[in-house]
Amino acid sequence: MFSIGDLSRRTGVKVPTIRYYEQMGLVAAPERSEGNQRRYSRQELERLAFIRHARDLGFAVEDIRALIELSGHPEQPCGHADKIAEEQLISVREKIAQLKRLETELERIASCCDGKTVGDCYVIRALSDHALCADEHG
Amino acid sequence: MFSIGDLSRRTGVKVPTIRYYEQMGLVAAPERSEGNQRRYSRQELERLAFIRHARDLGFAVEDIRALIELSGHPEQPCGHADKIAEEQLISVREKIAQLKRLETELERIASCCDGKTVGDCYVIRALSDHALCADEHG
DNA sequence: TGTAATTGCTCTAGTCACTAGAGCTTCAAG
DNA sequence: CTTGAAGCTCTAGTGACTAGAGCAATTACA
Repeated sequence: MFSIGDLSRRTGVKVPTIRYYEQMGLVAAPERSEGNQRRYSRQELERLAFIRHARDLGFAVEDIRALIELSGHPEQPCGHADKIAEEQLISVREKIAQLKRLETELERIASCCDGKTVGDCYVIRALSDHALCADEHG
Repeated sequence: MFSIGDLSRRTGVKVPTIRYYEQMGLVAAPERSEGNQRRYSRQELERLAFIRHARDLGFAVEDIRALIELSGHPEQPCGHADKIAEEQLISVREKIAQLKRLETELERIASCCDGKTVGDCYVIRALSDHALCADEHG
């Protein structure tokens, strides 16, 4: 039996976050000690590790809920799980592409400033005038 | 004089967001018509375009507040503006690096699944068992 | 000038995924 | 048996908006 602090140390999920997940129904409410403290089994530890892992990979809580639901039905076809993972991959790739555009623009902005005062600072001018941008972003 | 809707169309910032920026003190409260509707000048249009542009580039509202403050003092040295832009660039690069690690992991997870049912779905197994990961992420 | 559609107003509450704090109780070590 | 860490519940705050209710003002057209 693990206390909530044990669980936290073993999974890297903070204590208040574990309680939050319980409230959200991502993890089931565990047994309690006589003094009303949460006592977790190994199964619950594993579920929390699963959640932690999926969150690290950027899955939304709703996605995780669906994945947990699926994992409870091992006889079903796994197309849905695949789909969730692929959508997550697509969304990660989109974010990377977007951030790369920002990186380019910020490089231009931050490197070009050779002014001494705010009056001729390229950072400020570039932000004031979208026309100075090399190409579209955002 | 522009209505809030004009401003929204010209800058691409949604109407409730403009009001929110006013509440946050990013844009000053503008004049009002006799019927209490907001009426903006060209200067306010330009400030909002500045804000929009900086938000597109991922600057936090607090950064933008600082940049606006700086742009009101054109005689000051621009080192601070440079610093804000460079920190933003660093943060964007960190996010890109992190997302690339996730991309790699998700590619492995999503492509390896050749199981037919959830029971042997690689997506689910990979999430259940962090040891299956190629390297650390998150 | 009348009227209807659009746009505007304020205010409150919701989003997401937590995080922080108050004020209390229980547990484990020495 | 005491002390200090860890636990409990509850409420509220974060960032950057977004949605909706219930009104008032403006604008376009007949």
